Parts: sequence; C-alpha cells; structure tokens
Amino acid sequence: MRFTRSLIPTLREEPAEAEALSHTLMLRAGLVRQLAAGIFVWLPLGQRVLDKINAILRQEMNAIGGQEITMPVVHPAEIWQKSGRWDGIPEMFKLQDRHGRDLCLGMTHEEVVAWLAAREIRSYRDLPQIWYQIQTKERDEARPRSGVLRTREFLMKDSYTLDPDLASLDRSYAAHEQAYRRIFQRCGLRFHVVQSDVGMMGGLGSHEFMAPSAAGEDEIALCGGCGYAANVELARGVPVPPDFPRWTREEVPTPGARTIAEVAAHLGLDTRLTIKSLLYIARSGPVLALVRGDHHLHERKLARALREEFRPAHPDEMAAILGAPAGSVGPVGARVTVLADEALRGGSYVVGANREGFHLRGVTPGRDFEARFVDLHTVQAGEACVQCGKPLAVERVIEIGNIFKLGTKYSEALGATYLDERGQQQPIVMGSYGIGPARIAAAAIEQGADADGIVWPAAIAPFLAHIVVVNTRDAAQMEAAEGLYAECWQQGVEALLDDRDERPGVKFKDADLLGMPVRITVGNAFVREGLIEVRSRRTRAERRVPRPAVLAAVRDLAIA
RNA sequence: CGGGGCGUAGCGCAGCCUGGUAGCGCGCACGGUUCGGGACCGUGAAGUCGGAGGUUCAAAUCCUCUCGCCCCGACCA
Repeated sequence: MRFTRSLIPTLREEPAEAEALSHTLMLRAGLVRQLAAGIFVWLPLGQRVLDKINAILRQEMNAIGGQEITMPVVHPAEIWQKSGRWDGIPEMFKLQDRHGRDLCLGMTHEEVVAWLAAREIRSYRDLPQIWYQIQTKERDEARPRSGVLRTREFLMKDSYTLDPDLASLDRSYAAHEQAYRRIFQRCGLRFHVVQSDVGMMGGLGSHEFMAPSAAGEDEIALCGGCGYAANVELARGVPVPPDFPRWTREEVPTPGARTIAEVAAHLGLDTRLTIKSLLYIARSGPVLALVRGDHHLHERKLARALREEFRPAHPDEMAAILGAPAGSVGPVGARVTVLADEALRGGSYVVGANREGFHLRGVTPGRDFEARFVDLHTVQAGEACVQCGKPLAVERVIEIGNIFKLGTKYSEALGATYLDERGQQQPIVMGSYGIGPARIAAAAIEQGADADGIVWPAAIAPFLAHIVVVNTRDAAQMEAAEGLYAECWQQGVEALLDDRDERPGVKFKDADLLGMPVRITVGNAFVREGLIEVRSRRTRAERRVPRPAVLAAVRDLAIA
C-alpha cells in the first residue's frame, strides 16, 4: 500500500468528540470515522486490523472444530416471540416489512441457531456441533460511548455449541475457553478470565474475558493469592470490620445531617460504623436494603437476591412508608422486608431512626431488627478474598469476550431436539460465545499506546513495516525504497510505503501515530553510507544495516 | 431514562454577555524558498453560524420549540 494512493486521513489535533484514548487515536490515525452515535465507518487501515483479528478468530475457531456459517441480520418476530425475548428488550431494533410483518435486527443469534438446529439436527449422532459466524450485530444502546467500545452496530464473532448433555456442554465450553485464551494471547492483549453474572440471558454459568484498561466500563476483583477472579457484579469479599465502640442503644439528634458523611461527621464517627439504608419498591412491596456506610450497594446483587422487578423509592414514598426523609430512614421498627449485607452481621452501628433529624446508635442487625442477610455491597480493593483470605485488588477492564452455558432454554422454546441412543427425544444443550473484534482493536490501542501514538501488537497491526522515504525527490532514495517495498511483499512482510512529498518530520510523526511495529527509513545514511535504518516502534531501538540485511532486521525487531 | 455540556469553513477554536450581516490557527489549491522529528513567505478557494419559528429597521448574538453530538449515572441478552 502506497500512502499517496491511500485513504489514510491522519489528524494533527485531537478531535473534540473523543474522550477515551483509543477513540482519539483511532480517529487521529484514520482508522475509523463516526457516522452517527455509536455507528462507525471503518477506513482502510482500520479494516486491515479487523481482517487480522478475524483471521486469528477463524483459525482458532476452526482448530476446535468450529464451522463458519452466516446468519441473517434481519429476523422474523416469530422466533423471538417463541423464546420469549420479543418484548422487554429496549435495545432491540424493530421494524416492519411492506406487508406489515414484524421483524427485528439481530442483536444475538441464539434464536436462529435453535431454529436451524430444530430443522437439521435429529440424532445424538449429529452432536456435538460448533457453529460460528463473524457478523454485524445491531443493538440500540441507551448510551453508545468511548468510540468503538460501545456501539449500536458492531462486528461480533459469535459461536454456538450444540451438545447432547451437560457433560458434553462442559467439554465444548472448556474448548472455547482455551480457544479464547489463545486468541487474546495471539492478539497481544493482557487479560483476565473472570466469573460473571449470567444476567437475563439465563443459563448455567458464564465467564468473561477482561482486558485491563482505564477506558473499560467494568470492574473486576482479583486475588493474587488463589487466583479468584470475578466481575464486581458478583465478586464477593470480606471487608475488614471496624472497631465497634461499646455503646448502648439510644436515639441521638443529627439535625441537618442528610448523607452518611454528614451523619458520621456530626457524631464524630468512622463511616464504617454507620449503615446506609436504601428503600426500593419491588413488585411484592417495599424493600429496605442495607449496606455499611462506606460501601456501595450493587443493584445486580440486589436483583439476584430479590428475583423480582424493583426500582428506587421516590422521596414521597419514603416519607409515607418509613415516616422520614431519605437521610433519616432505618430498619428498626420498619414494617418492610429488610435485606442486610452480610458484612453487617454481628456489628453495632448507627442507623436512621425513621424520625427526621434523628439516628439510633448501638443497633445490631439481627438482634434489633429482623433481616435476611445476603451479599449486597460492591467489593472494594483490600477486602479479604472469600477463598483464601488474601487482599483483593480491583481493576477496571474492557470486556473483550464472554462465554455462556445456556442449557436448554432456547432449544426447548424453538423445538430443537434430538433422539438419544434409546430413541428418546431430548432437548439439545446449548452454549453461546462472543468476541468483539473492534474491542480487541481498541483494547490493544489502550494497552499499548504511548505519548506519540498507537503501538500495535505485530499480529494485528495493519502492516508490519512502515517505509519512510526521507526525500522522495532523491532518485536513489526512491529507487531503494521501491526495491525494499517490493522485497518486503515478496518475503511476506506487509509494508506501507510513505511516498508522500512531505518533510521528514511530518512522515516520522505519522509513522509514530500509525504505530506499525517496524519503521524502515531510507534517507541520508543510505545516500552517504548505503545504510538503511530499521527501528522498533515499541522499544525505539534502531539498527543501521546494509540493504541485504534489512528484511532480517525487520523480522528481528518485529518480535522484540 | 435522569443530570450536565457543546453545535460557527475539512479539523481545533474565538466572536454571543453588551444585536449592525463572520474571524484566527491548522489543513486544502497555486507560486516561490526550504528539506532527518508536524518549515517559511505570498496569493487564493471554502461557512444556509445544526434546523424551524418569533422579537427587531437589523439576529451567529435575544426568546420559544426542535434535531444532533459528547460526558456522568441508570441500562447493557
């Protein structure tokens, strides 16, 4: 690829709309352009990155027996109505055809896979199967953000396993986990595999592949001692308990104190000696959820404990149900269901008195009020690991892949069954597995970039080598560069030739911004001494070598 | 969906408060001088000031509505 004949629109300045590092750099390096909120055009260089990633995906999926197929983007409503997912998913794009038939745009393909399996799989002899595709997904996200990290239209490698039973599913699932590890390793990413919430997907278990990055939307808890790793939406930790004072239960005035911080300051206490009382309205009635004053309630944890729909109470409901405004409510004497975080068991705390401007001191959950103890608080760094007791670390991460054990939910809904060895009809056991190639690209940028621009892992770089001709009007330089360019491609080294009639500084800056692993410079050293400069983008190590040694130096530095 | 911010030339921004018909830097085109880390001089092209309505002799500027984009939160199959 020659720069002068390519669409590589690099930007000198940071685009105003970009906040995340990867977003800024993808725009500046001319990889993508945004058409609308969460909808992107992939330009030639960005497309090459996706192609590299997709090639790795295909290799590793094929290696575990995956068969590539392509399913449609447009789906009839019927299959989603059968699975029960037609209603209640706000992210689903819905439309009608000219006859008024309901259709939707595919946000995932369990329904189509189950439909296909229902028609084509008949016997246990047909199982197991692994089907995958690399295809566009459409999700009307409430808030697209961070460049290509959360978009409304995106490419996804999604695969689906069909197995006769749970033991076989476990094998398919394990094969995927191993394939995913290889994929992310080959893409040059740092990542963790963590336990995750199965969410509304329903299912028997799931894991997420998480790449550490400040731009991530998720947080995970990690134990350096035993390897425990989980998304904070379900990660459990044991907080260090505070020293409880010996106090007798009594009501104390806390005029004007509305927040935990104000109450604690007013009483001269550590916030860890207070309890935060949060009122929710569930379908079956009001629920008071309690966490320690310095903790945050995780609503996904509350959702798992309640198993019904709920929402935060409005201020007037709080007053009507508990007789006090938000800052003064508490569990003692409250005639509502009380859920208390397990960290509160056995301690002695300050809680709201359900009387405006007053709190109760010396309250022990379980003794002074009845409560169901469940895990509700969001793990914080430093809490003890539930498995080994070592302190947990909390890291911000980008979700680059996930794997689900689905079970028979979709196969039963769509009638995907097989006949077992005894001629009995059985539902097919399914698994589903996803990877977002754009997120791999963004995570690679986030993890590798330096102050000058992108630093691509060699495996997914648009090109391995970037040839800079210092002076394109010097015939000798141009001829040498052309020769090197041809030789690179002949030898399987994909190269970009910057043949623009620009000053060297411009070309060096762009080379750094674009981030190819190796830069080859043809300039004065060649004119004077016949030497070519070969330089590593990542380490900045540079070698001056005679022409015949260039390719070897390129390969050498690309690995370094 | 709740909260906040921003829409002026391809990009980054000023002008708006205090109305008088648009400007700077980069980029782009042409000419010249330069040429190893985003050169310099000169000339030039390019803008329905997001859109609609209103106030006014006059609106980028004031008012109303509306569309779009970004950020925080909720949500995220």
